[in-house]
Amino acid sequence: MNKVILIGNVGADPEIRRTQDGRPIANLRIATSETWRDRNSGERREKTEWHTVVVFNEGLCKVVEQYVKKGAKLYIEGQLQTRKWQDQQGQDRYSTEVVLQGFGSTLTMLDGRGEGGGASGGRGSGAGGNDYGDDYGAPAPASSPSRGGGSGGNFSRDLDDDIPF
Amino acid sequence: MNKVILIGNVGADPEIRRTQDGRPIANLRIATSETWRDRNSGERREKTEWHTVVVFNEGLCKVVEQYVKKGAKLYIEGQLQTRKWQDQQGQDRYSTEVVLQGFGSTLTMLDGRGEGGGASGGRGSGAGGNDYGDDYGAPAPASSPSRGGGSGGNFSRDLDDDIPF
Amino acid sequence: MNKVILIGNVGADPEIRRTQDGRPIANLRIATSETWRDRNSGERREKTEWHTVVVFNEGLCKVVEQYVKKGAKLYIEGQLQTRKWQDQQGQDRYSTEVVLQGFGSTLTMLDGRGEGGGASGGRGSGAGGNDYGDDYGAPAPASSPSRGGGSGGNFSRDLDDDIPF
Amino acid sequence: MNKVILIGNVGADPEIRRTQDGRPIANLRIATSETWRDRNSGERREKTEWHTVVVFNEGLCKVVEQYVKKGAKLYIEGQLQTRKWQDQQGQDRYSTEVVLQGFGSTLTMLDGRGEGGGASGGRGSGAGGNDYGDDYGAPAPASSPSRGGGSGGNFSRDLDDDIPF
DNA sequence: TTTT
DNA sequence: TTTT
Repeated sequence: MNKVILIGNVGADPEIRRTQDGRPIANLRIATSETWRDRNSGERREKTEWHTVVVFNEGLCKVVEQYVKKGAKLYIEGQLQTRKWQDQQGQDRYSTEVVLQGFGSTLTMLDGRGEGGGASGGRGSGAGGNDYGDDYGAPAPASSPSRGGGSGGNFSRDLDDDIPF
Repeated sequence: MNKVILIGNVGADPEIRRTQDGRPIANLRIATSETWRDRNSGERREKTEWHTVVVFNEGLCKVVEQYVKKGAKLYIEGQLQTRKWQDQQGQDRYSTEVVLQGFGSTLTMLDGRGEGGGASGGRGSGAGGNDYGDDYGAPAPASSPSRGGGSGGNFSRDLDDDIPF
Repeated sequence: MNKVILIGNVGADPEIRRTQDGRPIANLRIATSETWRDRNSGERREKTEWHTVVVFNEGLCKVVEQYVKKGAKLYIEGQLQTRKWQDQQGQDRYSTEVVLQGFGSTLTMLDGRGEGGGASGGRGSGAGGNDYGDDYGAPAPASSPSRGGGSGGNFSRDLDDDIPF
Repeated sequence: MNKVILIGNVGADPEIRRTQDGRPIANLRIATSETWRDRNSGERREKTEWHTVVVFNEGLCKVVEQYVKKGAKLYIEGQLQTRKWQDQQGQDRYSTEVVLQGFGSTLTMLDGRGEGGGASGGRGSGAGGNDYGDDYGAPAPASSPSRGGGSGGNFSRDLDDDIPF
């Protein structure tokens, strides 16, 4: 288990790079902030934390490319990853990033910008990174009749096979 | 581990009850929705799920009482809990709720309503349920010098003892 | 956002049903427990919460079918869903379940049972529900050179298209 | 929202430091690993990610001090934090850590080591970081009668005031 | 560098 | 440097 969940604002328009074979990679800077009140002075104080988010997931990259701009509020779910690199002096350096890459990765816009724009849903919404023109059938139709009810329904979803998360 | 995370909208103004000893308990109905596009018709479809949220945590109840209204967008973190009760025929019935009660429970307003009203932070923001006039010192000042740096700072926080989450 | 995370033990061997078109659906009962010490008596006390988990995701169903037995310790990530049904008196009844169905759903064995059996990983491990004989290339190879380093790598993953989570 | 959830193994015995005023700070290295099967060769492959975890929370530090050893399997919930420091050349360097500091921070042992040792619970278990000799009353006793039942119970918990998470 |  |  290696999961990061962020809700925050994008500090600058995303950078989109492409690999040699044309695959997009998006880089985002996300700010999360917390506020508290000083115990002594009673003043409100704030601390902002900045996160680097790297989106390898192609579908999510498309969402980023089309909809995410500086200032957008995002819900992000990814993994922590530290990569090693060498600086100009040849010294080892490490950078830790929140990586969105397939399994368990999500990006949802929370401020209603973007196409159609809803945001309260986890799975969906127009700009939510989960809606690439696919249909994943009727949502969760039913469950075990043995536990008391349920029609049985049609269970037409095929999430394993054809949904590109 | 028993954790529920919801981001959704409040369906009606919260009900606040009080126990005999005056402790508040808030009940909320929260809608989360997901949208998707029908594979055949290409139409956008939506499914909404409704959740019952019960807030036992006193600080969070105050936030609910003061700031949460019908339509508010909330971030909720709590636990799943099923309680048994008898209906009028004396039959056992079960209700499953998302309970906010201390440890790991959170409620944050995401739409900037309420006092001061920020929302992007996890720990804080005016109406965020984490800001009861307390000060929890300077945020996380530093870390192990042995891993390369850090001033050591003053580590003045006393989160274990005096912060009422 | 509608997410449930559970770590707990399976109360009985899973039930696997099949839909008319042959799709499997697994039902699990999971216990999460918490302990605490009584403030007055100093005694240790415990409370167990039982959850019904319904696995629609076909790949995860296979994992359940092959590896999950009574007593297994599982990590579960799914969505809360309440369905309505009628009891024998024709009254409306509601059951709330944790549904594993595609996006953001996970099931990982935490006790090293099952094929090869690892458990500490988030994405994988032999019986972890994320390992259906696929290769998703080299893991997250690199990131934006503009932020200081990184070879660029080969970015050979194709998680959007061919990984059946 | 700034949350990190890790389940992994401790790479070395924790380091415990103390601030000038005697407050403990624990440093942990945690490995999370994922495995997958190579698409071409069919070989099992593995990637391990290492995380630095800094525990400021005093109660959790005690748990670490007493129970956490090299090899322990832990559940960690904390926040991402990047701190800036200067290396010996005076250059700015950054380190990103998972910080456990009050609100929403958790550490639970998952391998049944430690006093009493359970692990499946989220809130508790003997060595689970949530059990400092406190009583938080009867667990979540009830909910809104208006939604169909529940005795009302005694609501004796006082989580806001006296539980030192 | 964001947002409230 | 862990674990499976």
